[in-house]
Amino acid sequence: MVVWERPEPPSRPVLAQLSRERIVRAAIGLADADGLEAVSLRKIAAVLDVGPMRLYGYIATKDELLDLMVDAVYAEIRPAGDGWREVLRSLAETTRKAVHQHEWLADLIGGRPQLGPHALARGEAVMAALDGVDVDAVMPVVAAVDAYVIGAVRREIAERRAERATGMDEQQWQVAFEPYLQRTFATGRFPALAAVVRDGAHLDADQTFQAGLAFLLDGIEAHVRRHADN
Amino acid sequence: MVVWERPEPPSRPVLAQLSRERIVRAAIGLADADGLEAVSLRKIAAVLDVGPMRLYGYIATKDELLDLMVDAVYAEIRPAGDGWREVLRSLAETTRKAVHQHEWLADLIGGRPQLGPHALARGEAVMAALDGVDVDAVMPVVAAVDAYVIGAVRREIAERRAERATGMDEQQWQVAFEPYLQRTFATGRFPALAAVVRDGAHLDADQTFQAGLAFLLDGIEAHVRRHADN
DNA sequence: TATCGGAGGATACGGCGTATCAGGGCGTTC
DNA sequence: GAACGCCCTGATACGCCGTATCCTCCGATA
Repeated sequence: MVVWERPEPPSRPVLAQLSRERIVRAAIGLADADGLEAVSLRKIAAVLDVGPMRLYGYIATKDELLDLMVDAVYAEIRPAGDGWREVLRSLAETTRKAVHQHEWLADLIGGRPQLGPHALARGEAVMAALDGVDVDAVMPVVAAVDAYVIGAVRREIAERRAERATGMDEQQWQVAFEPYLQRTFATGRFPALAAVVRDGAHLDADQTFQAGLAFLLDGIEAHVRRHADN
Repeated sequence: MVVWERPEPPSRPVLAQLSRERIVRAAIGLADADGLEAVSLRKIAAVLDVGPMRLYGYIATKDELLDLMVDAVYAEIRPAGDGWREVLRSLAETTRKAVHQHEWLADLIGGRPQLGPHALARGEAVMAALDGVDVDAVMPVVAAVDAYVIGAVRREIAERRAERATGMDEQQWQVAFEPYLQRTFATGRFPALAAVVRDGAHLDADQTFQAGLAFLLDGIEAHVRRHADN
């Protein structure tokens, strides 16, 4: 269990006083630069020029630090615009943008309940912007949009990484991967799948995200309308 | 990059011959019992009564093993029923059921492109069942359903774990968590959020999942109809 | 100035993924 | 049937991780 509120240890007058915030910022810096697996308490401590065990005066556990990192990013996520549809659309879009800026977020998002101050503030902003909507509908609706966004950005980042991994190493992609799929399709075991891949439209990442989001919002719209009619 | 096809090392006549499959089954057993963080190559090797390094004759890396674990579970996921809506609904439902049976899957699903044989077979089954649908629409539609399911089950499992963690330790929940939220709401900083939590309907996990899925399928239905009209 | 408390850092422990290497059992070849 | 050589196998080891423990030293207090 995360302790969201933790009194800062009383400060002696030291330059560059350590703090939860500085620790979290350092961790985010490492994660942005080299991915989540580059985040270790030892490396964070080194960046802050401090012994590893110092950090335990500010955080209880590495998992807590990860929660704090996620919460820090939630500070960037706010809906904008007028009307419930635009609010939800912009909520989804800014979330996606935050994940693009912090790819490691794709590994963490949705993995734990988010109850930190910034996540709650995001929730408040969303609820405030949706105050016209039926109070019984708003929670499932927001949950649905959140769920879609979480899954969509995870898949998107997963694909991006795979492309990058093989792109950095064009050789590997050529020699290991493409032939595998071609061989697999050539076996004829997956005719319907092969047909869709061959004949279907290929949307890029933006279009795919927006198409799925549009489906969801259309469905929500039908529900909202139905309710407004009663 | 995962090597999905790997020739089994030629077998000497040994009882209980090692194999990728036995390794993956052992890993899944450990993960089912004690969670993903209980899966280590050393423990798997111990279960199989083998030295840790033996495993490297069958898998290249631990990440590859995790991919194989996920792919193995994909073997259980198949859509059923008639009509695109029922196909997609059952696809979502069986995926959710698989995650319930293997909670660790919530940590991995969507985290990497799934191109293993069972994932492809699932794709084939889905595409075959949707063969009436516009070939250009089917990929975005399936992607949207997958994204929703991934996000929804992650959130669901995350909540379940949090409840379990505090439930096992009723004390902690009482002394650490509930008061935090109450205090937080009592500050009045989140009035709209507090109002929704106070006044809104509270759906259980099943209802929440199905409500969100219904939104999405309704939106897809509108799209499919619109297209059929042209 | 003497005492005390607590913060800070060094050290250590157990576990991890995996590289390396020596040894030995087996199939192969003369 | 004997010698050879290869590869499978297990042992050992390395570097990293999260974090428990403990000791030291410093600053505040009496």
